[in-house]
Amino acid sequence: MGQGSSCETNIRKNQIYVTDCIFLFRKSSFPLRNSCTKMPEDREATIYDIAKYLNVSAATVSRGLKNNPMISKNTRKKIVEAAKTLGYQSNTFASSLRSRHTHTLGVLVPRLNSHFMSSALAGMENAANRHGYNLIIAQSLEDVEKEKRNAATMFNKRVDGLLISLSSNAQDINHLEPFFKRKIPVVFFDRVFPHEESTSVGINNHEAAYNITKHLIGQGCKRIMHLGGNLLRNVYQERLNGYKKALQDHHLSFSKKLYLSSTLSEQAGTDAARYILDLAPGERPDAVFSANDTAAVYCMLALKAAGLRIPEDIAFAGFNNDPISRVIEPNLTTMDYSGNSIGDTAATNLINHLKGISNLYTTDAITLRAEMVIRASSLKKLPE
Amino acid sequence: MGQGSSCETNIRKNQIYVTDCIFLFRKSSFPLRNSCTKMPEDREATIYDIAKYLNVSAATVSRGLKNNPMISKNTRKKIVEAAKTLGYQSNTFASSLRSRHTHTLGVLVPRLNSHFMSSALAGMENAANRHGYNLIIAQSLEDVEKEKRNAATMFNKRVDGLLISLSSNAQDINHLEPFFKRKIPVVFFDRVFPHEESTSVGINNHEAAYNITKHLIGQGCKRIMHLGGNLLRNVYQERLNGYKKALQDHHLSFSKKLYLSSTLSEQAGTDAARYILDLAPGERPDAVFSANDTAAVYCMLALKAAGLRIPEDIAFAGFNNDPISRVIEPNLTTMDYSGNSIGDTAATNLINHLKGISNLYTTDAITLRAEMVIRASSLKKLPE
DNA sequence: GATATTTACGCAACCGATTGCGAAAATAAT
DNA sequence: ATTATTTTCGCAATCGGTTGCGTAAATATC
Repeated sequence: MGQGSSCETNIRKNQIYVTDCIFLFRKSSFPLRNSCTKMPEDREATIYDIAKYLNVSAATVSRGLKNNPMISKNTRKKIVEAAKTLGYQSNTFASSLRSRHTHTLGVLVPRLNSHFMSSALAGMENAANRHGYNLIIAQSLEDVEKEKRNAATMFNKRVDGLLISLSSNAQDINHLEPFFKRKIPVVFFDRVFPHEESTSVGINNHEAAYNITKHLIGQGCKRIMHLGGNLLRNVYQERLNGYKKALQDHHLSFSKKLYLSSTLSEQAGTDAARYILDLAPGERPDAVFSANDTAAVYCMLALKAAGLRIPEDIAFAGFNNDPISRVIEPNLTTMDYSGNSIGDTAATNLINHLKGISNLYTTDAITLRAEMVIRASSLKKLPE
Repeated sequence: MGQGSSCETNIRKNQIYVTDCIFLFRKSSFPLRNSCTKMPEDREATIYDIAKYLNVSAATVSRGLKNNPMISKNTRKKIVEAAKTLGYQSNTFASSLRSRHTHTLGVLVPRLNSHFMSSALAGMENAANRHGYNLIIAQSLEDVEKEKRNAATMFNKRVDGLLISLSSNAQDINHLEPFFKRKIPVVFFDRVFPHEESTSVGINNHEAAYNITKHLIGQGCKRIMHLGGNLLRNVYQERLNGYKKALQDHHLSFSKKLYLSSTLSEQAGTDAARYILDLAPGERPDAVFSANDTAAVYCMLALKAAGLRIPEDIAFAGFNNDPISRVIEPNLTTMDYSGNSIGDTAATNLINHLKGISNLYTTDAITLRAEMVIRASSLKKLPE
């Protein structure tokens, strides 16, 4: 309120112009800007109000509010107090417009509603909140085109930095070029992409997959199947590689028959079970290492329904430590890594870079710890 | 770039002021504003660039870009083309500062990482995206104080509207007063709060709980326990009431011994199992209706471990249709309602209100459909 | 006490888009 | 051809905070 445009704020769309509320206009800028004629309750307090209240300049108020040393301790205190009594709230647009940063981070994820991702978001939100930053979140739904549009929106909204986990079918990151050109820092998390001007936060997928495969081998499994995801994404490529390497190191050969690539959805898990059951008995795997828990669990459910015993007939290991891994019976051996930490780390590093505390451009990748959680689904031998 | 402040953009924090880059300053406003001296690649195109490019005024460009009928079809087309060739992107701050709306919705949730909530967010994100709106998301972690701070931040960021699901221990909604005062529409979803100036989106919890309890009774259960949540939240209060009403209507009496209030966490589920096992055999419930799936599932797991059979010894029903309800064995009977739809509906209605298409102030509540999903955990009798 | 520094603050030009109003140009009416 | 309308557009003032630079006041130095 306090100026004309408010008369039609909510109906401004589509050429509806209301012009009969001139009585509200501020006739000239300066005189009226400082003479808050009426309805002081109806307009947000500005630094000009504070300035007038204290008989100082708006510049002083602006500086005082952000602890600029140019302002004496005394006036600074008075300004802060006045701001409080007047209920002053900084207008972020004006600030962003002039200062060119928004204290907002863009977050681009494939989907919001997975346990890992929502944990990562929670971690980011926490870190951002801690440092006075906000998050704008969008999901690509595993669709590159939507990812591109979202990236454009983020860029357009002038986010100070971008946190992104790629959609499964993104071939390249050309859609992030505008960010690189403008030197807007980009941090990849989980599903990363090598790029010399941005940083990645994730885990050592190769090692994790290697260890989990090795664990299965250690349990006496000889024919270990792998359920993998889209190899365009590093996480799935590396897990496959780690799996292969473990086989190789233990003199087991990789067989195409024992590798399925899918979306790792519930349906994919069920389909994998069907595939296994359709194999000749001698060709069936004696273990399955799935690149996520969802596929593993739904595969287990279907195999159990078909009468197979887990882990006696077929051992299982997943990835993610999703809540369902602790509900399925037997509980699923899996790889635990905290979405929360990944989100927190990614956001914190990004913010520190923005604040000038650290320099991300010299950091290529941050690898967080992942821990194998051994549960009954893979325990054919009793642990000593 | 193109003006002095950029020299210290990333290190502006904490009194670091760099002053030796005067060569970049724009000496006077108008002459230089239109004479893009150098590095045209380094500065975002503005309406002034387009104006100069076409020899029209910035005002005309501004109007042309938003299809103001005041501008002739011809110039309008030229403006749009020029905008495209110059790679123009509207500066949302300048726009928001002047026009006083942000095309941004604030979303305040208790936690991001639950299945229901992340689905709701996904639904909102979709709806918002569809209408050119963005989401700023924050979580209260079930802490009123954080909820208050977040609300203040949202308000401060001048969101056009607020979508909120209350933290479990919020006693009132005084912290939303600033929104009401400024006529910023607030939509509650799931965990709602009665308020004459805002709308609620959710399901009929009373009816749902009534039906699910009635279903258990229909299965022959006589001693039905209820695991409930914090009664400050309508969802839990209503579920309790629906449960009680169903008991009453079927001549079963409510017993305090068969009602536990908790956070409905995994631990709470396990604790409930302990509680049940500690009851004298004659006092044990023959069914449990939990206000969420998590508590139900962890209670089931513990009871199964103790040797109880489900549903023979004790039937189970949950609420939410969380993924874990389809993994637990036997599968959990539950109440299915789409977080996605709730999010979508809440956001869509809010946006329609903002656009003037509908008026939310006349809408008190929007109730979405919820559907009972009967699974093995409650089936003591064979369905006909 | 006079001059050199330092400190503290104000002026005014920004940032880029929006918009009320006046006015020129194009078209219609007389 | 002249006047009345309608179209189309430009001027300039915002929105509110930020910031380079100039300067008065306070303090220090000689």
